Amino acid sequence: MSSPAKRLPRRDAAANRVSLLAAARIVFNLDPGASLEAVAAEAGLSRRSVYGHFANREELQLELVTAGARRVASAVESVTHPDPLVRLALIASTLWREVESVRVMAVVAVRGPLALHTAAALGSIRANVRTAIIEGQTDGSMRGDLPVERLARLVEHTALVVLEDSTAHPLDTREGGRLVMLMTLATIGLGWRDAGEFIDGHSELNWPADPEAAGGNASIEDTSRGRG
Amino acid sequence: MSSPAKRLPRRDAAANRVSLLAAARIVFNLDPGASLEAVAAEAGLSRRSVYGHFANREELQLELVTAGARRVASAVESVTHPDPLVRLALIASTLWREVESVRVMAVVAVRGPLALHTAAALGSIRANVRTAIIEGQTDGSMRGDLPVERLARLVEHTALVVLEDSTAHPLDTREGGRLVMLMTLATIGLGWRDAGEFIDGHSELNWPADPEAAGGNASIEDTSRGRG
DNA sequence: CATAACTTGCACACGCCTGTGCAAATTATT
DNA sequence: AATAATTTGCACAGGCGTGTGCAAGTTATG
Repeated sequence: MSSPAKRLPRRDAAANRVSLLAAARIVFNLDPGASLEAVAAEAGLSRRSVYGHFANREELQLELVTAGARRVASAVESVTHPDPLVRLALIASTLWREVESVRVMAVVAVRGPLALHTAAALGSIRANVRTAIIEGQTDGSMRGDLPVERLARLVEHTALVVLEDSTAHPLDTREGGRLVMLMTLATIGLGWRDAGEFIDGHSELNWPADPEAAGGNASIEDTSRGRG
Repeated sequence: MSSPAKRLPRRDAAANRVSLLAAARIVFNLDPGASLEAVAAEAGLSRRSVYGHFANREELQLELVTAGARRVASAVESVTHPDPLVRLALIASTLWREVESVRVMAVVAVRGPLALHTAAALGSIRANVRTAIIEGQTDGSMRGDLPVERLARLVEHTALVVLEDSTAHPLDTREGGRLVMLMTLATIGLGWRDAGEFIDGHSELNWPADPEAAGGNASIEDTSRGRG
């Protein structure tokens, strides 16, 4: 093979590619319609160089979304637990850990040809939620006044609401995880005390395994307000 | 003042103006970035004629949003009830009746200079929700594990979730109103049975005063699924 | 250090949207 | 029927975004 001295691709190029994806994650999260100029700027590169890594705008977004989708889907798929209530809570808190990916998918996918890809990824999650709900309704642990379909959508949206709200008004990892679970359980039909006790009563749901979190505490954030 | 025969403005012009606003409501609800061409088409007019009624794109959206804001704000402000739980439920169901306006505001206001106007309108509603929550937390009828601010936002978002979901998957007026109330009560801390009974137990909350709705029914939609 | 790999800046063509002017056609009103 | 009020179509300037070509730079790498 007398190929005239081929050289390996430069390592910083790959790094820049990553920078671009990271920048896209940030920028498109704020505004899905943002220009490539904005993305490039965020990455500290020129608009022109974007086209050295991605054929066009759509391919960049596609890469971004599919990567996130893979992450989220695989994380959720690994959730298994006999009790559907616990399972749902686990799915919720899993999503919490993947917020960034989830938000990107949600924001970018609204309209356009990306909807297909995201829908596919989300489909996997939806299936899990759906079956958990069916089991829960059957054994009476979840509300029976709404059909599965609607309840599943409400659960999904409720989780997203917490996720969104937490980006505008930050929560640390443990607080956030707990809040998503609390809201999911609320949507599914539990009263707030039941929900709190349910979470506290299941070690699987106290995943942070915090050093100084020995005692079960009832309030997420300091309410600074006595409660009867 | 010998004005040389002035004529009154034509009546169809005013009608067209209304058509344009109606069209804008529909089009911008699907896509806030839609072109005036699209709006005009929806109204059955030419793009050019839009400028005969509105100075520019922004003024059209502004008019649209402020009109909706007025509607919603005044409707919500008229809600008064000693029990904060009932008050919250009433606000929720009031919003339900104003879905269209609410959605327009939400969709158009995302970014851009309109955010100010919508924020102002929504501020009035937020105040009502906030004080209801404070009262509720104080008398122990609402969950005490979250600070007012966050809980208020969650309530707000939860209502919007139901509103959104109902447009994709329709509910009739009564079902929708009940569902928003149910979800609001769930967010505020009630278990699903408590929430259902609470609504059934308060005539103020069964506002449709339906002819043949004599008996209190527990399920919103037919779940076609026995529940324990 | 030589050089291939990458980045950059500039140019351009293109598309889509806004906002405006103006003459011609319509249409409600008197 | 006369005529003022509207609408329309077309043209134009301008803005902003994409995607591409190319020459000139910079930088990693062998």
